Amino acid sequence: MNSIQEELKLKFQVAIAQALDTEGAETDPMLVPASNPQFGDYQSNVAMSLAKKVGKPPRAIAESIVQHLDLADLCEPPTIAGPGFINLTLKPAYLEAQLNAISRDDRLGVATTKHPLRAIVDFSSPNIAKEMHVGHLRSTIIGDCIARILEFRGQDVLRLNHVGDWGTQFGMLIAYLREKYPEALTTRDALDLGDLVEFYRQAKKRFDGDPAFQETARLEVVKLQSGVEESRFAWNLLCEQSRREFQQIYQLLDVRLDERGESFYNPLLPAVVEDLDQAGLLVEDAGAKCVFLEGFTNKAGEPLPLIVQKSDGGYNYATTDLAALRYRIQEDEAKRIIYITDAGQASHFAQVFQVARRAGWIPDDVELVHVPFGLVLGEDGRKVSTRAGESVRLKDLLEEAIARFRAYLEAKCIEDQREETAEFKAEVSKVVGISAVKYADLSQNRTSNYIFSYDKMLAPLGNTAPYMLYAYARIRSIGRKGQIDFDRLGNEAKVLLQDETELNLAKHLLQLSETINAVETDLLPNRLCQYLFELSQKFNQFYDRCPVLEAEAPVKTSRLLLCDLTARTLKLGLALLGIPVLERM
RNA sequence: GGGCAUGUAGCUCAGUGGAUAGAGCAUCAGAUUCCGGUUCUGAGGGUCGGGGGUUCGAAUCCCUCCAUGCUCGCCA
Repeated sequence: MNSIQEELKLKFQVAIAQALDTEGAETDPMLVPASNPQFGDYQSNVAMSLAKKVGKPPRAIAESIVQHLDLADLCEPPTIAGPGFINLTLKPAYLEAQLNAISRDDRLGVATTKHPLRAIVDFSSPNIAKEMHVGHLRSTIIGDCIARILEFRGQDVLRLNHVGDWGTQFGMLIAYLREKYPEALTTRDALDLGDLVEFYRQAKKRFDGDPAFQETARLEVVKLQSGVEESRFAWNLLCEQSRREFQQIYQLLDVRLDERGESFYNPLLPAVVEDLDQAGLLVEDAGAKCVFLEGFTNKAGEPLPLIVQKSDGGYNYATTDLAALRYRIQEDEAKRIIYITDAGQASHFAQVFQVARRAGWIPDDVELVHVPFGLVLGEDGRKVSTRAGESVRLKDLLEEAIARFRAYLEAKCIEDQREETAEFKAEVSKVVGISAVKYADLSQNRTSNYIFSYDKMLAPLGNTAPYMLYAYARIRSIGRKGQIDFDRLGNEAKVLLQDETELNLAKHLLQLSETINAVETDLLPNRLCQYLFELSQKFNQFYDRCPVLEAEAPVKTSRLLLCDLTARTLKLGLALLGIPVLERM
């Protein structure tokens, strides 16, 4: 089933071709939702853009297009306004028929893609032997949401966790532990993760100021990379421990990921360098093997290199990213590779992509996308950190959100004289707390920095998770109150649109499909949040104006259907954001 | 110094070529015999950072300047 917008586009393409007497020339009808409800539901701006090309006044072109338009089933007669806008208003009967159709569809009219493609979403990517902190929050939440949307559209999605489990840092840590706490290298869980993190910090400090230790660390890396058993064993212990810790967070967030860390690509690194050499791109400079970049310069204005092999023979993250890119194209056969990392890495990816392209590794049908996002800032507008100046642990941050909602809920229950079990309150607080953190992040355009505020994200008013979840729970309570079984309204139940608020709600319900398609293309989850927020607003307006349970027979059924469709749309939309719904809260 | 991003209402932000620039919060004023008032209606509040340009039309594209942030050869 096509979205309404697509349906209209097709009709316009036909009309434009006839009006201009062109051979099916691909003219974009510039069909968009009306900028203002007073102009109707959709508008086409195509006449103005054609004026110069065709050499006729835009209004005349608009008239000619309108004459060839065959929209009688969908719209009231189109009108032409201003310089040549073509305004369309959908017919209630058409809206009713569309609603009746989607209400019988589990996907609510959202089609699956006709050409499923393998897509990779690379997100989260914490480092082994470190705790997940606030810096991993956005990648994890945004990545999961994008993966869910692609999956729902029927794409073949690989969710990859490119964990930092390799490289210099490991040599450093193992060398340090060997000296200070050797049991950690041979015994499972000899240290808890917090201590491990502390050791890591000390190791880094030592590494930065002690050349002899740097050499020791380097030798550890060599041992590890050449597969010395004792080193591999220690490395495995550390990885396993971290993995269990990460898993707790992913479980709390309900995020699924396949781990494929940097170490996975280790055997493929030499070939990357060799092949760059073969391609004639490799240059040795100051002992390092690199590719000089186009369009990137250093402070002196000289071309900047991308180093793929260090002067000590070791590889770095650019090499790993290049190897991963090749593997994903050749072995995974991915057609769309999406990296969810902070905006600070934009130039790194631009550089890696450039080198891969120049080496001829990127076929034309493969799309590489870096999806950047801004920093998480505290309410003072500076980077969030603990009093000690360290980044906040993700676990603490999530638990704080849950605890704060719990406190609010307890107080609210007392105020309303509601008796709820401890279990209920714990479950609701967990769902709302986590959802609030997710929604706050997803609801704004990811490219800018974002100010993290518990008070704002947990507010029961405004564009927040609690508000959305409440709207859902409120609808469900109508069903309970009226003892309605929404699944048994029956196939003969029909939507009838009379009140203005019913029409507005209906039109919005029918835009789910185009909203999801837009997010699939632009990878901007805030558009879906915006859609859902507007949906709940329109529902509230309808609900305020139109009694449901007290209405009489066919109207009552119709309104129940609108309630049910709204609830199902909220549930589906929130699920795509990674947010579950609550029947009661 | 170079690159990239950001700059829109008091605050947090939508809006990447279309009509009179929108929403939430906050502020103020109203409604309610109510199916969960966590509601609804309305008001005030903007030289879209400044300036120039392209266009029938610019918050949106180009140039320039200003402010803030991130980043710039062997960490990831």
